[in-house]
Amino acid sequence: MEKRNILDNISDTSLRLMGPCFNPGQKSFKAGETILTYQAGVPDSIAVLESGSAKLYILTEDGDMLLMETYGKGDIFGELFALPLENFEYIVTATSDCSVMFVDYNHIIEPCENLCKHHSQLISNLFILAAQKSQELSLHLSILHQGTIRAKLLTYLRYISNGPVEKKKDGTFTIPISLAELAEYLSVDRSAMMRELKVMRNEGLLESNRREFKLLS
Amino acid sequence: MEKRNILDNISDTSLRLMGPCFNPGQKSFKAGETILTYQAGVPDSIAVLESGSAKLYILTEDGDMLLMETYGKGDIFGELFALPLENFEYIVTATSDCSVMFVDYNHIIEPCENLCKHHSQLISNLFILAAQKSQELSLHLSILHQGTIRAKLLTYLRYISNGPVEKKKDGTFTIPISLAELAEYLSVDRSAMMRELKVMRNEGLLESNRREFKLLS
DNA sequence: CAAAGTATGTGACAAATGCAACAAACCAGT
DNA sequence: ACTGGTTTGTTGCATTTGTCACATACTTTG
Repeated sequence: MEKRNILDNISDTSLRLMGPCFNPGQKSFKAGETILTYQAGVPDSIAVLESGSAKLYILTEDGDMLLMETYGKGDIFGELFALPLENFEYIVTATSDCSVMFVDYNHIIEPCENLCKHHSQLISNLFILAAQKSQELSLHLSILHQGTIRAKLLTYLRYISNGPVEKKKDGTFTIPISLAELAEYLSVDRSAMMRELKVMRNEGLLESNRREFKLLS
Repeated sequence: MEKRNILDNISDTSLRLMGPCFNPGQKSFKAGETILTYQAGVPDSIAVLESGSAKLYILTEDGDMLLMETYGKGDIFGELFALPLENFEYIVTATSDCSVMFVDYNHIIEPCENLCKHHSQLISNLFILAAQKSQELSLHLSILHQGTIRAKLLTYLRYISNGPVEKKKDGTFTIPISLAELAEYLSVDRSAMMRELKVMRNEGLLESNRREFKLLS
């Protein structure tokens, strides 16, 4: 499925007309800045990343920092999608300079007075974006449900190699994140992951060098 | 946040009028029957559980069966929210007799000709339902991200005890699933979980008997 | 009430994983 | 091409977890 953008099929003109309904705000952030934190409570706005990249981290009470999600252009985030747990802190941080659009939450769920075609198109786009987020979360869950590091790695690598990543003629492909980030994503210790990769290479399951992989089996 | 239903704020009359747009179909299933399976491809409909309960399982190539999601009244599911992985099979099974409403996908993402207020209300409701699904998935991910069985248990139990579950005066509460299902949800071995529970009882972190818990720390 | 089935609880042992500390390879800026 | 910083790769050891096999407690059904 093609990746959708929140403004698909909405002209600049209608966007200006819709302005008062959605009260969209725009804000820029430098790399490293905090875009928002989630507090238990009623969410008041939805954020859409227009450019740049960002990450959602959970801080547990023991001080552990867990990488939950990674955002790129077009992704949506906000408390509406996360249900913050008590005892935990949720922080969205800019990993590069980025621009974020905030859409007022109440104006989405409550019907608009001056009902317009593009208003409803925007909600429909939001629905697709929310569904895409579910897909990503569900993929991540499928991977974390795997019992062993090996199964997690294979599930991830097969997904990537079937996916949008460019692949050489011989089947070699490069994963889009660093190996340290991969370990975080799989929720395993990095050195344990490296060890398992080595065993898998020895068993002839795959070839790998840094971020380059080739599945053999 | 209150749990939303797909038909909130939509009268029966408008629902009948909207019929041709969404082409909603209704189907009943007996406990144990398969409601649908996900095939890699373009999803063509969204399912809404109107009554009863169902579960989404993944079958891996090794024959393992993983419980991914549990559905109750009002929950939505379908391939649109799951992104099926190759090598895996996705099966939604009725765990009790249930009734399912299927909504045509294309009519949701493409603007309706006879644009009506309730049509847009329905899409808005779908958006909220999708956001709720993200919340549940995100909660599950937060739990699976925890490194140890103990951390998973505490995160889950604290969430439940702060949540909608009824709680006795002394703080005792009963989890809504069996211990075997809990182990599946936490993605840990059941006996290992029982062992950890015993250690935690000995350390005075909690009291527990079967499905009854009381957090102490 | 008896029987059969399911859910919960326990323990010994092996295997997988996390932890810590470090080495080597790579990269970016001067 | 040197330097400092980051990423990748490696290993020994302690701990956690899964596996298996079984005991006990509840629940349902005839």
